[in-house]
Amino acid sequence: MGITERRKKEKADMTQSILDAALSLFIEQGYDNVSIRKIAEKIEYSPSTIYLYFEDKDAIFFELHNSGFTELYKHQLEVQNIHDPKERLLAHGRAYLNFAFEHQEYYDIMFIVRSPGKFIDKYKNWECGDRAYNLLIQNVKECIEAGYFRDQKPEGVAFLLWSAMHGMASLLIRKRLTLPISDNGDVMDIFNHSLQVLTAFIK
Amino acid sequence: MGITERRKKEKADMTQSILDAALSLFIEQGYDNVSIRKIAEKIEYSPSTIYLYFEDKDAIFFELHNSGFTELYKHQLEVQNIHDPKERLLAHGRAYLNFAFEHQEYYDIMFIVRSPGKFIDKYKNWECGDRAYNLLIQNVKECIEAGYFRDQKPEGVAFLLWSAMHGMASLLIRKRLTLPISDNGDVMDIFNHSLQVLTAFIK
Amino acid sequence: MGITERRKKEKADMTQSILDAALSLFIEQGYDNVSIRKIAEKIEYSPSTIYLYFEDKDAIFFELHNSGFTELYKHQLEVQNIHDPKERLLAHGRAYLNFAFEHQEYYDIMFIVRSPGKFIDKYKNWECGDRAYNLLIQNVKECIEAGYFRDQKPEGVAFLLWSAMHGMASLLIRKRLTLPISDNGDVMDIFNHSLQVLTAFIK
Amino acid sequence: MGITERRKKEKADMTQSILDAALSLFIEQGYDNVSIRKIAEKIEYSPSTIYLYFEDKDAIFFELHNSGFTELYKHQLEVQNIHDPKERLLAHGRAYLNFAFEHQEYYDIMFIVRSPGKFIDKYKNWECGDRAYNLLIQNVKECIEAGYFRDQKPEGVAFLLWSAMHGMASLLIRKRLTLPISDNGDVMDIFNHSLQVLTAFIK
DNA sequence: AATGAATGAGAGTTCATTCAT
DNA sequence: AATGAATGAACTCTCATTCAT
Repeated sequence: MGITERRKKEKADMTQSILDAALSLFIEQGYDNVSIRKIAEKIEYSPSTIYLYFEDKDAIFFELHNSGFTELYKHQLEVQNIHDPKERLLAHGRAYLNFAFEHQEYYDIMFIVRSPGKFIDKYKNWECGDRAYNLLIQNVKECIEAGYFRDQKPEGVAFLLWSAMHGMASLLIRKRLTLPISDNGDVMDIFNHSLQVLTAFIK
Repeated sequence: MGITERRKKEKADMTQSILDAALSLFIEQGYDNVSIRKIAEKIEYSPSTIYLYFEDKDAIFFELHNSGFTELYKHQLEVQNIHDPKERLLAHGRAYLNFAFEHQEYYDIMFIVRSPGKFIDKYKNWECGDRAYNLLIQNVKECIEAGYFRDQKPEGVAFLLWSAMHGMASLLIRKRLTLPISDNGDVMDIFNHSLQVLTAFIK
Repeated sequence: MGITERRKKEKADMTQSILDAALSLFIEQGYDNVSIRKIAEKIEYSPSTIYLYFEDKDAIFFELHNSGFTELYKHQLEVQNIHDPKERLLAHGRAYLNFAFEHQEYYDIMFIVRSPGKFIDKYKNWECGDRAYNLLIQNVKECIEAGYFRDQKPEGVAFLLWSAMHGMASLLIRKRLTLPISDNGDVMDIFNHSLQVLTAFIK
Repeated sequence: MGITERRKKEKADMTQSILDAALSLFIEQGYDNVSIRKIAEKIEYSPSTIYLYFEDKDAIFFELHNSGFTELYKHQLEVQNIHDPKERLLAHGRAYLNFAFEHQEYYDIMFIVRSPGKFIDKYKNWECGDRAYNLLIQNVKECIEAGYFRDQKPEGVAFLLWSAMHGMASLLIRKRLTLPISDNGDVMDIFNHSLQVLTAFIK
């Protein structure tokens, strides 16, 4: 490995460790309560060092945002090889919930955090979001072709399904699940149960 | 009206005007960006005065939280006199979405904002939340008794329905609706459409 | 003295002591090198306290700017009762130089410091500046009426005279006088000599 | 051209391009707001590279200071061949103002910027300044010999004239000309008018 | 009941500079 | 010759909160 290559790797490593630190702090304390200083402290570097790797705090947010979508897409792709469209759609939902559960910090940033002003424009041209959403629509379409959701338009169904999944995920992440579940209930059990209820609906 | 009584009223008035100011600032700038100072400025009192009425910032949050639930419950009661259980359930959902849409600031605080640590315990004994949620469960139960949701348990169905409604509301409030709707789409139209899709499911 | 009155006085005292501290630091270190922190340190208060009295750093600048003009105007008025217009004009010049010499810190802020961006607009409606400048123009006018500066317009003469005075003052304040004067030369001697040279010109 | 020679040239080129970048930034943003970083960015080198060519920020200032004087001297020499001493003196003034107008960044550094502490000593042995100033004195002398400025000492007259020119230049550069000129006035017109007024004085 | 005064802590950010490579 | 990495110090400014009056 040449010098240039090693340098590159070191740079990437550092960048990653900043992102990791930021991510873990975000989930602990919430986006607004995480400061550059705290991130720096966590990785045991000076605050100014952070600025060698990221332009500002929002840039860190943005990077995590994108990584999150990449990760989510991976989860989604994993179930795309299921043949039966209804089964696939359900697995799709389960994968989504799994992602939200396992990567609550990402999910929070991607879908819940009040995003920094300059981002709202970016959402209008939101490629990584589109990609994920289109996959859902495609799966719904194939269900419709297979006879499910009779007389429905795929977009309407997709939105309702997404809303339901997102609703569960965000109730979990923002700690509003106390109501429907007992203290010791396993969250993923609840989610899976909901998916079963949903299955019963799909005809 | 005696002196004591008037004092009480004045106290209540002030408390309310603080809450009003806080609420309107929350919706403008987001919970984390609202400071005691800004609230004080809005009502044209000094910051220290706020502390005569509320222990700290979190106490304001808590109070608003409760008012929000009271308000939501009102919205919910308005549709309880509908006779047909399915119709009532749908109206219930529409009322929920309406509340979220019209009182985004309350909804945010009630269901989305990362609540201050010391609150999480309070959720365990969450009377005003229970009351609202039980109403939903009750409505689902009556649907089941009327033959809908065959073989389902009311809790499971209720949770799924709530999730779906909450999902829509929170995507709206945290500005993640760019994806499924066009720029000029009227939000309540989207929501209503989703309710129709949902209706088709209920058999 | 009532409570309100005392409060008012205390507030004014504090405001003044901040201005004094700022002023003395400006002359020592230059506007750009003076920080809110340093001002606070000088008066032995915390930096945040400064913000109770001034909106921001520029507000301090602005206040000093205005005080400077008030002070200058006083110096100018003191010679207005001289009867002979030529004598009065010369005394006017001397008063200006005196002010610049005795209040170098004010003069710097008023006429030399690169002013904060938001001020440049204010210069367009620069009342205190106008007042001082109009006095000069008026004095020149009366000289012209008395037969001096034959065939000249007062504005042109006034500008040239002001430039000459300002040139001396700013060479002094920005320490560029090494050239024409020996180390031990008294600055005001130089200035007075220049005024004499000028007198010889005026016919 | 040998290797050593080329190296030398490269070194000089780099030095010059740093100075050029610094100069253009100074005029845009003011001396105090220009950082080594910004200079480095402008020439697309790393900040540390600057330190290979200049000891510190002040050294850059010093170098520019000197280049400025060289440039000014050139402007001054251009009018030295004028025969009539009064004409020559006026042309000298016009050349000075022209230089100030066309090279505001140089002029600022040379005569206005609060010079870094360690420089003040250097002014005591200020060769390039002397050279320029002596030229002025010489021109005044010849005017006196030709019968102008009767009974005046050349040093006194020279200083007054310099002050007047410097006054105009620095009012322009530090944006204090709003007072005597209208928004659309051409600055050099004002300056020329002042020179004409001055001419009328010289007898 | 209301507040003016005060502050310590902390926010994001920029800077000149050093040093090993 | 050039630079990437790093940092400590400093910047302006905002905050929640306390306390004497």
